[in-house]
Amino acid sequence: MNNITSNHYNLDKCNNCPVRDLSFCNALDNGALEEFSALSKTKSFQDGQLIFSEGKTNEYLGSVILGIVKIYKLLDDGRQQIVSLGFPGDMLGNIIDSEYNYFAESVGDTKICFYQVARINNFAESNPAIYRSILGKTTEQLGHAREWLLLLGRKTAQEKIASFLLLLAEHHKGDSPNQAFKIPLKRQEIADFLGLTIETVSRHFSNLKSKQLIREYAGHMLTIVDYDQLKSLA
Amino acid sequence: MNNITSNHYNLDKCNNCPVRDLSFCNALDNGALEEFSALSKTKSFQDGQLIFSEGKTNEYLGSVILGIVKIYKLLDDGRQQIVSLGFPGDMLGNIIDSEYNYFAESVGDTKICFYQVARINNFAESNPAIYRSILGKTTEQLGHAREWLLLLGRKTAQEKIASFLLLLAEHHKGDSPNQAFKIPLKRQEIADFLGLTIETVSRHFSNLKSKQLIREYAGHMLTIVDYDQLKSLA
DNA sequence: GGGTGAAATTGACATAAATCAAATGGCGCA
DNA sequence: TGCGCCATTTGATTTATGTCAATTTCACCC
Repeated sequence: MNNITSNHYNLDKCNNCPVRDLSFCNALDNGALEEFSALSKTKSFQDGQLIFSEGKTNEYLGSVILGIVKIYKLLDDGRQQIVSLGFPGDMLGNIIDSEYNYFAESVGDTKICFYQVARINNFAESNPAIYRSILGKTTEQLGHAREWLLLLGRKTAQEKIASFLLLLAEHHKGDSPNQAFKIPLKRQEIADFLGLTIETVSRHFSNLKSKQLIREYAGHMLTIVDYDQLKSLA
Repeated sequence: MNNITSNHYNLDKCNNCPVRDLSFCNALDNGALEEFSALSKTKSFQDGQLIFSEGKTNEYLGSVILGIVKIYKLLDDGRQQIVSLGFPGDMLGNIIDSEYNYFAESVGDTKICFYQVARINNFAESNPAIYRSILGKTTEQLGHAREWLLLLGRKTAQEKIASFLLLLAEHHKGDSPNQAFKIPLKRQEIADFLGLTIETVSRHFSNLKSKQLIREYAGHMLTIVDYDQLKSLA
C-alpha cells in the first residue's frame, strides 16, 4: 500500500460506509461521525493480496469490513508467524508508529475501509472519543495477542487446533451453536497461526474427525459435532 | 490488590513521583501534570508478591518505577506463560477492561505507582494527551507481544534463549556494550517466559557458556562475551 | 565452618512434533 | 474425459525438547 490514492487501487469513497457500525468510530456523536466518516475510503482485495508490508510508512489505518486479514511476521529464513487475524470490525494497523511493523495479507476476498493516520490524529485532538475508541480496539488486540502467547508457549498441538476451531466458531455465534461454516484458512496458514507444521495440523484434523468431534466436507465446510468435548480439549 | 487503600499495603502519596519522567503522563503540560500526579500513590512489593489477579476488578492502573513485574496467564492444570515483563517506565494494566485479565507478580523487589482507573478516565476526557499517551504505551506493548508470538511460535530453544539475553541487554544499553548485569529471573521464570522447561533453559545456558558466548558468575551476574555472535543466534 | 534447603545442573530416557517422502484428492480447464 | 496443478493426507523416520531422577551448587544461618 505504497500509495493508496494511485488509481490501480480502485478506491471509492464510502460516505455511508459499514465501518460506522463495525469499527472504532462508533463512539462519536452524529455530527462528528459524519465528518469523520467522510475521511474514509474503501478498497477491495483478492485472496493472497498484500495489503501492507513491514517497514513501509504507516500512512493509513484500516478497518476490516468484509473477509479476513492475516497479520504476520517473518524471520530471515522465511519462517512465518501469523500474529493476528483481522475479522470484520477489527482495526488494522495503528496511529502511533511511523512504520508498519507487520505484513498484512488478504485471506480470501476482503473489503477494507482506510483512514489517513495524519487526519485521524488531527481529528482526535479535539475528539477524545476517537482516541478512547482506538485505545479500546488496541487493548482488545493486546488481550488477544496475550491469549495467543499462552497458546503458543504452553498448549499442545491438539489443544491448539481445538482452540483455533473454537475461535472460528466464536465468529459464527449469531448462527445456531453447531452451525456449519467454512474454514477460511489453508492448512499452511493454520500452521503459521498455531506455530506448527502443516503435517501436524493435518494429522490432528484427521484425529478430531475420526473421534467424530468435527466433520469436514465440500471444500472445507466444517461442523463442530461435539462442542463441549472440543472445548474440553482446548 | 483487593483494596489498595487498606493499610497493609503501606501506601504513600507520591507528589514528586519518578513516574513523571518515566511514564505515560509525560505528555502533559506542567499544570495538568501537577494535577494528574497528585492522583498517584506508590507502593513497594517484595520478590514473588502478587500485585493483582485475573478476574479482580480493574481499579488501578500502575506504572513500574523500580524493579521488574511479570505478567502471566495460567491454564487450569497450572501451566504458566509469562506474557510480558514490566520494566521501569512500563504501564501495568489498562483503563478499558472492567477486570484484570492477568496475574501480576513482583520479580525481585519493586516499586509501582498507581492511579485510579476511574479518575484517569475522568481526567482524560478533557486531556486527550492522556489518552494519546496511554494509547502509545498500549501500542508499544502490542508490538512486544507480537514479537514474542514470533519467538514462541517459530524460534528454537537456542534462539529463544539468545533473544531473551539480548532483550535483557537492551535494558542496560546506557552501560557499555558488554557490561555485566544481573539476570533478574529465576530459571523457572525464564522457562515460563520462553515456553520451555527449566531443564532446557539450563542446558542451553550451559551450552552458551561452553561456547564462551556468555559468562555467568557470583549469583547470576551475566556478561555477554560475544554480542555479535549471540545476535546471530537469536 | 558445617548444615540446610532451594535452585540449578546433568544424565538417561521417552515422546510429541518435525522432517522427508510418497500417495491421494479436488478443481479448473483444454 | 482426462491432464496438470495445488492442497492435503498419510507413512516412515529423526530430532528437539520434555520427563523423570539424581547430583551439585550456592546462599543463608546457626
